[in-house]
Amino acid sequence: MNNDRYNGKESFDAWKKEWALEDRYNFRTIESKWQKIWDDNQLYKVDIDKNKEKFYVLVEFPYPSGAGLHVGHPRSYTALDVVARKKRMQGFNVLYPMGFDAFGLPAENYAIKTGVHPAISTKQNIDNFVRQLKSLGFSFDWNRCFSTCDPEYYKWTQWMFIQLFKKGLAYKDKIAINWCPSCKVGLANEEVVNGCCERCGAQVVRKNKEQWMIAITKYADRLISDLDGLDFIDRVKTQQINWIGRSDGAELDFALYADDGTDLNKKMKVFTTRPDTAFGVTYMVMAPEHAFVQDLMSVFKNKDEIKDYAAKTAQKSDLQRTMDDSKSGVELKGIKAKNPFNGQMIPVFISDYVLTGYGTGAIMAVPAHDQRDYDFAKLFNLPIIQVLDGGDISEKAWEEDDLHINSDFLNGLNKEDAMKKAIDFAQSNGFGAAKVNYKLRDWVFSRQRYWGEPIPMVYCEHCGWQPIDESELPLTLPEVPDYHPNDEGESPLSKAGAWLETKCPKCGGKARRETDTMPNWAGSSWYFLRYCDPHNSKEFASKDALDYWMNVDWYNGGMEHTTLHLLYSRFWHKFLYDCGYVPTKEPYNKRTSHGMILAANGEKMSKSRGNVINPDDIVNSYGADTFRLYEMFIGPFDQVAMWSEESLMGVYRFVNKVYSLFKKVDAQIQPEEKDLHAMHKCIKEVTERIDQMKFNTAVSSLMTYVNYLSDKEKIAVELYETLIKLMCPFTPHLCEEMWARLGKDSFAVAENWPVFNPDLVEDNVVSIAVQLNGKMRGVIEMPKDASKDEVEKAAFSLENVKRQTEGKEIRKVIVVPNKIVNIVA
RNA sequence: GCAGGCGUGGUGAAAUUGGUAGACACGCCAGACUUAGGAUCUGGUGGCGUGAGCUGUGAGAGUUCGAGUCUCUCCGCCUGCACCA
Repeated sequence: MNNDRYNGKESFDAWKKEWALEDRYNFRTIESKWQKIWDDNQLYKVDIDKNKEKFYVLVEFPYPSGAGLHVGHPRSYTALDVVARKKRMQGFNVLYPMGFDAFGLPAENYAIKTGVHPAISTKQNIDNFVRQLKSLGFSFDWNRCFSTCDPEYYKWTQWMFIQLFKKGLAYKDKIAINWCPSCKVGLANEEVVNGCCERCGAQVVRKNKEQWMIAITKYADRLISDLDGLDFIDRVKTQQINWIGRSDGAELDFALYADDGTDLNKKMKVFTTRPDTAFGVTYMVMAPEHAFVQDLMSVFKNKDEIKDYAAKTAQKSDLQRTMDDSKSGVELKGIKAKNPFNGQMIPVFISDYVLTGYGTGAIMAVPAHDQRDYDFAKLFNLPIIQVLDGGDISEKAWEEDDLHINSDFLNGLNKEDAMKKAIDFAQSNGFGAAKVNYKLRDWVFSRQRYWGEPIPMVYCEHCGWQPIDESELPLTLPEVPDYHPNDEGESPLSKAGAWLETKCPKCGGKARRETDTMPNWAGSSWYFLRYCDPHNSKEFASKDALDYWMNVDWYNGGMEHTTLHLLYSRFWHKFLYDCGYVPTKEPYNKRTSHGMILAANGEKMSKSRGNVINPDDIVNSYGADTFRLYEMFIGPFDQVAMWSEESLMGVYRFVNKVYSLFKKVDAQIQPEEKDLHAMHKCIKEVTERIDQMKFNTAVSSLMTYVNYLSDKEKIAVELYETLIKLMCPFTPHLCEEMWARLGKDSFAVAENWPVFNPDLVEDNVVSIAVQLNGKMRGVIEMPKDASKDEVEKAAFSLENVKRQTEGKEIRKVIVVPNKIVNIVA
């Protein structure tokens, strides 16, 4: 063991003399000393060890912003550091890695403003983050750290994109994107705030652009059904299920005819979840953007009105379209649709309440049983036919279920049977079939940005889009003269000159590189796999490493990532699984989520409000251990919490108390039975509460135990040693120091986690509450497991009980062993 | 509107899942001590009442020997999605 441990003194004894004199807890010297020693001894470095059970603990890696660490980051990192440290002490081989999600807009905006290359500012920010994270004493294995913007990393992100393309899951499509006419740039949904550009405030419009898309919808069903076996907190599961939005129904064809009866040879396809209500259809609606509106224009008698309405709708932003729930629309005069169930000819409308992106962009309207259709029907004086019994449709639509009426062969059937029969009827007559629809859309994967992974594709006049040869990976970002998009809103890479020109990998002819880059979510979709084998240059990770480390056993992160990162990475993982590159079909066994930390007044912390707490200041004033412990004590882990410097002080006092308690430790004495009871109770509670992520009450248990110990004149060594081990995951520096002062030459952080003895957890005297008619009247002390008779006798001997039951008839006495007596009089 | 969650002292919150409501802290009050410190230590602290006691977990009802916990109705707050056919 090296002499550093004793502050340069030759022996433990010499060192002991020195600290025996100091009275105050000097966290500054203690914390930096132990951080260095742990680092020198590579204490948190892990390797595959097949003799040990592994445990993979993961927190979402941060975006290294220029503002540095926020007090919210350590909440998640400390919590899982506690979990990781405890698991390590329990004998698991623990992987707890950290890295950086380093591509992104802020660095690019900073580059536009200052001309500093994003790679340079990002590197500086990462260095600052690493310094801050190290100052908090997290047990990350820093040997495994990487950034998504490292070419050795994004080489594999690009490689995976090529695999997606080869399997037909990556494709180019012309879709409407958010476009800022002032910045001349495509915006991600997150960059649109209230329908306006986040940066310049201009109204965002829709613009059609060719974009790379990823067919995540092909995995929609599996993304729902595979949630079943996973230990995710419920709100994460339900949010993902709602976001994917599966609905079961049918697709039906309604043939279109001109007013004079000529068949227009167009089938209007609609999606409905209620094909059984088809006899209540009184009109049809298409989205104004529907292709038929253009195709049939020559047939319409009110062309101008139709064109007008379509143009007005196109101008409306999504927000305006959803905010305004009053109905509007235009009838397509000159055509009718034929209801295939009853042969009736019904009018067709366009209206903006039908969306082009969902289902088929056209609906059959059943105004009696859908409020939106009802409102529309009232506006245009359309007939309303009730086909479900039981409701009153004079004021509003009847949206409950009941038996069918006015429905020919469906009359008298319930929903389930009618659905089946209606779909059978459609199928056997060739105008429809059962169909599943999802709200989930395919993933827009193109960004017109510089600071992202170049998409490794080239366009050849003859061969179309081709992936570059895998031997050319990574395709590194070229230098560009400036980071603005060009006037057409193309990515800054379109200015990369010679870089753009290349050869077609298929025919060898002239080809041009894709200039769009990938979104942030690309690099974060598989980073947990890279941690398993971060320095591998031949594969993204070896099979051996993946077999050993996967799955992630516990993944904690923000709720805001539930429908983006969490869903994307599950999809990405399933794709790799289908290709045989990863051993499991789901990446994360357990997912939890932490609450936000707000400023003292309940507002969000932000630069503009000037209420940001800098973790550096807290570490300097109170030390990392106090900071860590406070964040665990602040409140229930999954709920929002408000920062309070006063509560932080309370925790600081507690940490000092543990430090000074050491003076009472006496090697000469043995623990008494009630001491052991307190100790084992503490072991039980802390152990269980960490597993249940009730970190706040785990800390309370430690405080209760410390209060117990500080009432004693002298403390047996075993009692204090156990305290130090139990606190070690929370306040590792202090505990390592006290461990050394106990004369140990092992590391506290490498000690075995204490195990409680169930026999010693319960005291052998219990206090039993005595109730009279359910009201508390007193407490009796009884030996544990005393008989009912004894307890009853003791209860009746209470003065209180005697007085208040005098002259009354005792009807019943309920005795719950070791808990309560209730006398009913 | 839909989905999920929440409502307990002056404050942050506990409550072994139906069994002594307010653990553990913060704050406050009273006292002790002093190397006057971001001190420390002792006691008290839900409300009303001098007291025995009464009362108390958003409101109201119900089930139960017993409800913060279970059931129903209502009120308020938070988060996500939102004309999804």
